[in-house]
Amino acid sequence: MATLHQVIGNTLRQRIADGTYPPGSTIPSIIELMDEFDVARDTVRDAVARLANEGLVTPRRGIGTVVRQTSTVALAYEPGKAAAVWADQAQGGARHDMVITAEWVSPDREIRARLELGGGDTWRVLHRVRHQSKEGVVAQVVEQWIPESVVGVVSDSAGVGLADVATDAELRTDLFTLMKDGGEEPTTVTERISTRMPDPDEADALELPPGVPVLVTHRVTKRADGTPLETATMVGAGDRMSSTFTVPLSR
Amino acid sequence: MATLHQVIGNTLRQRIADGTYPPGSTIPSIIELMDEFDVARDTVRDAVARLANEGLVTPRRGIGTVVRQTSTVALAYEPGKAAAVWADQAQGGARHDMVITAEWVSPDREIRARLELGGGDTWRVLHRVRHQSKEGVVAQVVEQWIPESVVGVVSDSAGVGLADVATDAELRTDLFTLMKDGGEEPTTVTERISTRMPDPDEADALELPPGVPVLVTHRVTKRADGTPLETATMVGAGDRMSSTFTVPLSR
DNA sequence: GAGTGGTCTAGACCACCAA
DNA sequence: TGGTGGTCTAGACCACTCT
Repeated sequence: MATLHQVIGNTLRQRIADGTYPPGSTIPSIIELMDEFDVARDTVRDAVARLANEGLVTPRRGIGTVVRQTSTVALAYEPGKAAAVWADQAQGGARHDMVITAEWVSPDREIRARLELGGGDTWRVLHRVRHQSKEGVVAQVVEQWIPESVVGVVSDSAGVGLADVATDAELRTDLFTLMKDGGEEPTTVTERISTRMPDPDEADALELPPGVPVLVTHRVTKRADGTPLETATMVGAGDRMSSTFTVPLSR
Repeated sequence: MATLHQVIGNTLRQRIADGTYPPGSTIPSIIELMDEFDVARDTVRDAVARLANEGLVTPRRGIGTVVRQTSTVALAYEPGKAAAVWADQAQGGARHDMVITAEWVSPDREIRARLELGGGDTWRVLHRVRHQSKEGVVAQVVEQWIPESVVGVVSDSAGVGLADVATDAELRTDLFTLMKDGGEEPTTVTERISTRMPDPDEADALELPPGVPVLVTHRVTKRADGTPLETATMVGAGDRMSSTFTVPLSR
């Protein structure tokens, strides 16, 4: 309890916690808080900025500073399931998977390493960017890289051309099945999950208010012999996403 | 490119990205930036505050504003492994697991639900708080709840008293083995991972600089018949932690 | 002591929103 | 139109770190 804006911030945080300012409501305006605590405008703004950075409130011009309410969407992995499933906490809500871009690229060092491609050759991989939405709001941005050979198998199996594979959003959910039918059955998925604050581009794409971190997931899907079939980097809105894993411990 | 502090912030972000200000170095002082961009002090501070909230820099009084360098510790789950293992990215580094508190408590609604304990009875569970450290820095705070019956089994199996079970930090890594020996073999672990900004207490405990989120993991360990053996809530420093899961897809 | 970032003020103007 | 938060200024004092 040292500085003024810390005292003000802690007081407001307490009031949010005890329900004095319930979720969805607005806290008192800057001017009202200036009067209550007898401080200058920027001191109040510092205090409110702290709360915004903690994700507790979202200041809105012309409206007021709104107490945030969260509802998360859970993504679940379980052994034996073909792929990750949207495990809705609440009931329903329209999901949508939209392909933003799809193009053939030369993978950079990082992607080559994940796909275990040799450095000398000139590999081509299909690079797709997708937006996964829930109730009209983008919850996760997925960047996916698939080696040319795997795309060929899927393409043959599905009876569609490469262009379709590249741009068909629905193909995504069935991709693992298509791989299996083509003889490239995926057997393990490894995901590394970390978190950080979004850069401005990500905050824009995910419509993140200040103070909301992103969940970053790096995925590699492999065949039984250890051959990587695809890799993906997923950036999800921290206030709208969670990932669940169930791992067997039997030996 | 609208407001002044955004322009300044973007310029500094670009310079950090292109190596003009390498990790560990300091960016120019507030006064130097005031001169360069011909703005007032608080405008520079707003710009720097944005970068700090993104986790790119850490302002230090008397030192300057330091460009952050990250090194993460990975925690990995794999099928068949007895428990999560510290999967060091870099080599070595002393790990430490310290019990902060251990006491018998009446579980609240949330914990009872996770452990699937009936609401009517008066259950007692062992509540332990531990700090997991790497190289002297706390990376994760673990709160763990174990039903009395399970503690009894472990206690008998290990040949130590309840008090020892409660306070022995080393017991943690072997807990799953002890459970197995006692006939309470854990067979599955389910973890739900999410992220958010830390509250002040967490930021203090984890020594988090501003702009670093936390990884929050909710774990439930179950026996083959579905009986929960323990549950835990883990709060890890977002700039020092990641979790890796490998899940088999075979059917 | 000199330089750093941290806090705070009093006042001004702007952008946005609802009634 | 009036109220909201957003930006910006010029200046002051404080707390901390290094030399």
